[in-house]
Amino acid sequence: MEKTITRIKDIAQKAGVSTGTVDRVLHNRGRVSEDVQQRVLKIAKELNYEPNLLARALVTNRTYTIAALLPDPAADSYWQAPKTGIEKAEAELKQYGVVVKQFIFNPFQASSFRENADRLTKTKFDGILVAPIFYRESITYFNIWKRSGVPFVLFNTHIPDYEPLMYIGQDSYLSGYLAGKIFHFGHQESGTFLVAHIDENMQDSSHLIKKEQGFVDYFQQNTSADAYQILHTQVSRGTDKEGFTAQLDNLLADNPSITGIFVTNSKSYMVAEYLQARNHRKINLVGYDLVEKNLHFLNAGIINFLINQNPKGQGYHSMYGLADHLIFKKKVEAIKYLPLDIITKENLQYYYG
Amino acid sequence: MEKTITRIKDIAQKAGVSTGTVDRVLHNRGRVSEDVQQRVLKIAKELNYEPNLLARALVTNRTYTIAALLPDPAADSYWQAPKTGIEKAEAELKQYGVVVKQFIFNPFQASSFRENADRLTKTKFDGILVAPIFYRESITYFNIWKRSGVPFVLFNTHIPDYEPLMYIGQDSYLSGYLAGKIFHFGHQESGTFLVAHIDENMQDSSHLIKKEQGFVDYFQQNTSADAYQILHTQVSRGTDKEGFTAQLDNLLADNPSITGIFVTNSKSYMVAEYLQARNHRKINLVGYDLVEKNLHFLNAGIINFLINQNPKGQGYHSMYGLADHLIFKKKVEAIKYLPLDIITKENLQYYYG
DNA sequence: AATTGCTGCGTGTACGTACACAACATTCGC
DNA sequence: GCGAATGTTGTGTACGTACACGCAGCAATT
Repeated sequence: MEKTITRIKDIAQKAGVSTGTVDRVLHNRGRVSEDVQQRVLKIAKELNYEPNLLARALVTNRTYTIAALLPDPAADSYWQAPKTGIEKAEAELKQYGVVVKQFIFNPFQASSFRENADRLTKTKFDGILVAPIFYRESITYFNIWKRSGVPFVLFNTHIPDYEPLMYIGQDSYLSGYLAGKIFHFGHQESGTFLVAHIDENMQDSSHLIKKEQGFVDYFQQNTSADAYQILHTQVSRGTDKEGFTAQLDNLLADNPSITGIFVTNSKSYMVAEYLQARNHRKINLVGYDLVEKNLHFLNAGIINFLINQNPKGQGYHSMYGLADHLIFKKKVEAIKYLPLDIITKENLQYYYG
Repeated sequence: MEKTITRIKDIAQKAGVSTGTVDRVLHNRGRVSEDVQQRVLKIAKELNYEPNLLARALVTNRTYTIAALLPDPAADSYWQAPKTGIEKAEAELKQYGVVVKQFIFNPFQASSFRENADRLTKTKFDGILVAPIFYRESITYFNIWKRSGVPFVLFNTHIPDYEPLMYIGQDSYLSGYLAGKIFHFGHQESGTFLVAHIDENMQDSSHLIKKEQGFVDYFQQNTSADAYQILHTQVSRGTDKEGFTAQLDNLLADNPSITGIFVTNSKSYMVAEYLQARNHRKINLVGYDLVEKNLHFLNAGIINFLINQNPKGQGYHSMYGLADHLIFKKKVEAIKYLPLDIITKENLQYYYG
């Protein structure tokens, strides 16, 4: 049966018109009489016409220039992965005329974000990819881009209400909830856990709060009230190593019952260093992200689990979201969460690299 | 700079020959003088020529017929996922002229495998996808296919030494090792664990043995000798429910210290049913695969973790492996293991569906 | 009556590649 | 020396689509 793929030519033949007319109908560019239009559409539906994307991409020979506004991996190695994902997608989409221009900003300076966003906005791009880690600054540009009709995709950090084409990233609350599950499984009777926010720029704080909320809610919803105790601490950026050590020393001295530490960002290696130095073998450690330093302590057995939300995939899928919209005219989903992967020393090899 | 993609035409112009000549050189079909050949190759390299796959796929208008030999999901719902993955890839690759013919065999009857493989072998296919769960029977056909030069891809079960184009699937040993890690984390001081092989056809037994081996090795390598005890049991196919219950009753009566059960295949829901009926709340349960019945007990909290090796992805990537080889002439890697995902109730939503 | 403008539609060409065929040059056999 | 065989290269067409252009036919304007 339907082994034959229908082409514009087939529709034209069956409708008794030329391919040009069919083309005009399918692209809604008018200059076709009502009855012919109806006839062509009907036949197209009957024959189940689907345009040949190859041929289309071949003939619409234009280039799509996409701007990627993302933080500097040199400042925080977490951002290496999304960058790699973007570049992988770029290589694959080169075929279709996609060119990416990267704008790299310093994730610790809002001014750097603004500068790069300004530079970006000067040129007219076909699409924009952005990690909007500075909330206030971002929405200014969202409004500009929206007015000029340029589709933009957010990744890593979600800022709704400004109609981005899509958001790709993580569900912070649920990842905290998942961390709760992991600790609960590791300590099935009772436990005291420390939620640690470490060395973070303030922009990500809403992420971290959601993670902690998820963590706390897990125990509230799944355990009896008094079996588990959850503490929390914050080490602000700029604290030196001695200060950091002292702070943890105090915390553990005051709370000798602590059996697990949940680090809400990619800095769990700092706690791991401490635990190793102090030889605290019994304290479990769960953190985020497959950055080099974390992997070292994961393999050493100091970090038990890392939660990972495929940052490389975030970059990769963001690019494809734009491409699906711009080139392939597919409908894209407004929100795409990537899987919350649970990484251990044992299954790390599948996720890294 | 290099914003211009180089075409055959560009090479031809620069070399002072026609596009036909360049084409002959690039495709090694002779009838070109030595000096012209060298010149063209040199220029192609200089200009960093890469063929336009779209144009190529457009012009080589042939259809690729691929045979998929896989077990019947109706007999074992595990096989639904690979089938879905294959069909998803088929839909995407239809553009490029890929047509898939499925041959569904009964996973409990080697004769059914043979019948379908015979039917398959009668027709000449461009590529073959097979889940070779019957070892002895499979290698007969491997030899036939190899002689006739048809590339074949294995998934789910690896049988080396017969030069398949690639293998896609799981690393059984490591997944057992990973299960060991999970139980160890759940019982950090000591524990008694039961490895249960349930209701399985013999063909998969090598898989199950590797999983158990990995599990045992984990504790040998990571814990002191006497803290952990590992038992094992086997329930053969055909045992009725009462027999199953009785067998577990006896086991738990003889070994009241059992704190965890590791089910080496997708049948962990059977143990879950038992644990629920007997109200054994304290026994942890880890199994495999996101089949419907398992999900029910995962959500109910009876099954703690499921290990999943993306069976849908196995089907999907197998198809793409063949397509990359046949259509896009890419080099494909001989072995592709898919990630060992750790699934809990909390992150299930990202992996299922 | 001649012109312009508009509507409805067909034709032609281009995208980059593959391949059949034609065309030409060279060599060889007799 | 001529025809045939062989070797080397150019030309043309096709794949399916998009779009510029052109051409009729008719109505409205000059």
